[in-house]
Amino acid sequence: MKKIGIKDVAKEANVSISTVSRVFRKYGNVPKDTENSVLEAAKKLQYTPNIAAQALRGSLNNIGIVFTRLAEDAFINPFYSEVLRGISTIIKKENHYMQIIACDTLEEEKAEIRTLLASGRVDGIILLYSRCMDPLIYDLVKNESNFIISGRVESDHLLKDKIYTVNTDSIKDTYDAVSVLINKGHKKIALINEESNYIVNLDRMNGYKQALISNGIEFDEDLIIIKTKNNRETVNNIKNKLKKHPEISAIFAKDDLIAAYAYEAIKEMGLNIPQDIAVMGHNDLYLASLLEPKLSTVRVPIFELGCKLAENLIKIINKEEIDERHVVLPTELIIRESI
Amino acid sequence: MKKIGIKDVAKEANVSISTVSRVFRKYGNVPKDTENSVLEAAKKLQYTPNIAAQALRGSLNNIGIVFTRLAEDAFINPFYSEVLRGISTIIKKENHYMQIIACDTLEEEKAEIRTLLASGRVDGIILLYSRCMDPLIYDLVKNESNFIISGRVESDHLLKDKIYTVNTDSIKDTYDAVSVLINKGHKKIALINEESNYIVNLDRMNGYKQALISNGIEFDEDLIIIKTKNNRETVNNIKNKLKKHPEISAIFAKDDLIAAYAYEAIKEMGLNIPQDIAVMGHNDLYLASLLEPKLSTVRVPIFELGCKLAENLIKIINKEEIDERHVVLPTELIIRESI
DNA sequence: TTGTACGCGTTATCAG
DNA sequence: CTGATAACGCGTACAA
Repeated sequence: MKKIGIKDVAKEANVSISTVSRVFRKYGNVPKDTENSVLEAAKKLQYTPNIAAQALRGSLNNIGIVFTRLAEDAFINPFYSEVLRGISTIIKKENHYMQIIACDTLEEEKAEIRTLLASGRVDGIILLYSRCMDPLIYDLVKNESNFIISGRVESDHLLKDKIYTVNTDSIKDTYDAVSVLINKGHKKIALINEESNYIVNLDRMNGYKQALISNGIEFDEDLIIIKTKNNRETVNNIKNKLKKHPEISAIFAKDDLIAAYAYEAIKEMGLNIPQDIAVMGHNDLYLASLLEPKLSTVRVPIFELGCKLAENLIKIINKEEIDERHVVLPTELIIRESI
Repeated sequence: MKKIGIKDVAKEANVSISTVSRVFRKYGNVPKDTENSVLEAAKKLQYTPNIAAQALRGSLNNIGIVFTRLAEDAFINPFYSEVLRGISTIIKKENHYMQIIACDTLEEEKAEIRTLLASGRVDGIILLYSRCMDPLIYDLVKNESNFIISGRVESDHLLKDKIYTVNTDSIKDTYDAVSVLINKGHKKIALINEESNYIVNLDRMNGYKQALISNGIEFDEDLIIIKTKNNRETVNNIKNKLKKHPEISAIFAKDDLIAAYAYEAIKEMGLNIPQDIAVMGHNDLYLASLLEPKLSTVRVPIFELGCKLAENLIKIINKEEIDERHVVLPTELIIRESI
């Protein structure tokens, strides 16, 4: 099946290629009847403009979504599915397309993104995470690339006023969540966190600490549990910590998925939630209300997060004005049965 | 920042553009030293070939992943995250890229896919579902499009020998799973299924029925529960069914996510799993072992499914030989605590 | 081994 | 209102 081009349509409709182009560009400077005959010819030949040729003069209208994928568990967290859904909603409305980017190493990621942007495969990038002092950011800013970050950069980051972010206030949210536990009378509260090279995790830690301190509770380094790649290992680590510190009466998990591991550990030890140990999560994944007992957590508007990211990135690409460089989305404390 | 093209590199390296092109095409017919000076010039100028121009002569090397997204819950099931991970793994190895496609209506989907393919934005399509008598299939075959289906088409589908699929044997797997329940002495087994216009759901139903019949148990239409969009409604429907048929002692859910709703319903009724009601799921999402009690289920090699889909689609695109038109992946029965 | 020149399918400019 | 024609950046016959 030979490829149908603008020329074929022009010939079929007895007009020049410019006229065909004009019709498709919808400039409105073509008489109704010529337009109709062109449209008719196009339909008859099943003509679809070649995207590569269009892109040669303009752009592919592609935006890249970058997943962290160091190791294996990138896509697993339903969080990402939900952001994706938000992004997708906006992207489509704006006639753009989504390209998924998932790399195995930081080096590869940096190179890949550079190439993707430089080659014109994508017009902009959504980073679905924010690492501490990420060299990638400097690279992107230096190359004047279009990008936006889900999360935030360090408060004193030198490039802070050159980049765009969408985030929730993780410090405050964690502060509030832990405060709820404290107000319920809990004094020994463990924190299950993830690798500290992600800003969001620092923020969770920070909020946790501040909640303790402002309530006159001493911060104890030994009450921190760091999730490892191996889920079984994580569960065991939690169990060991609980055994070592039987005075722990509550756990704050930085993510609902992690809270689920806490559930597993607690149950395996024959303890009860919330009687023996209260658990609080973060994000309000659909998982939260499926757990037994239902998990108390912080609801993050994940879908809206995705929408805003896409919305602003497209504005950046189009060089439109953006009111807020750093958008902070509202959250909500969801109290269920686990505390 | 002006865009660097092949011309600039040629000038910088004092060669012609064809030489530059040859170097990048790696034809090996360029002397080492000229090659080096070209590479050097390219690096100095930070040259990256323009993808649109390349695509104009070749292809964008993009493949499209089609999610069903009728309504809202497309991305939610972790199943999709996992397939995506598999696909992504292969795609990258083969120097291809992933484009996400999610449409709201069937009509839109058909049009979108047609355009995507015709415009050259994607070279091929992975359909992450298989609908009954899907007109889309006919369209794709007629247009000689490159595509592959996750799932299968009807056994007597006229185009069966013209399309490619990767699947697990849902009928047999369900048959086996339900048989396990029957062997445990269960006589009244409910089935929670989804819309019947997806082949996979018909297969689950079919396997369920066959298991009953071959064990001398009468099939009772009224023991079928169909999941609705509204999760709360689904939970309530399950509860109502259990109330109406107190003799139900086991439930087979077509998906672990759905099994989770069954858990919710059962617990809300004050019943115990598996003492009062045994539950069996399907897919072995990570969720399965997080549920309490741990869910028995059928393990589907979701990651491998994604790999195979990508692998074969790329072969189709490259017009390479494919040994099996319809790949069936092995599964495994996972017995945990819920039965 | 290297360079010139053309074509890929569009869009935009400019002249009519 | 319409049609030639020149880009866009790259790959490749063909010529040298």
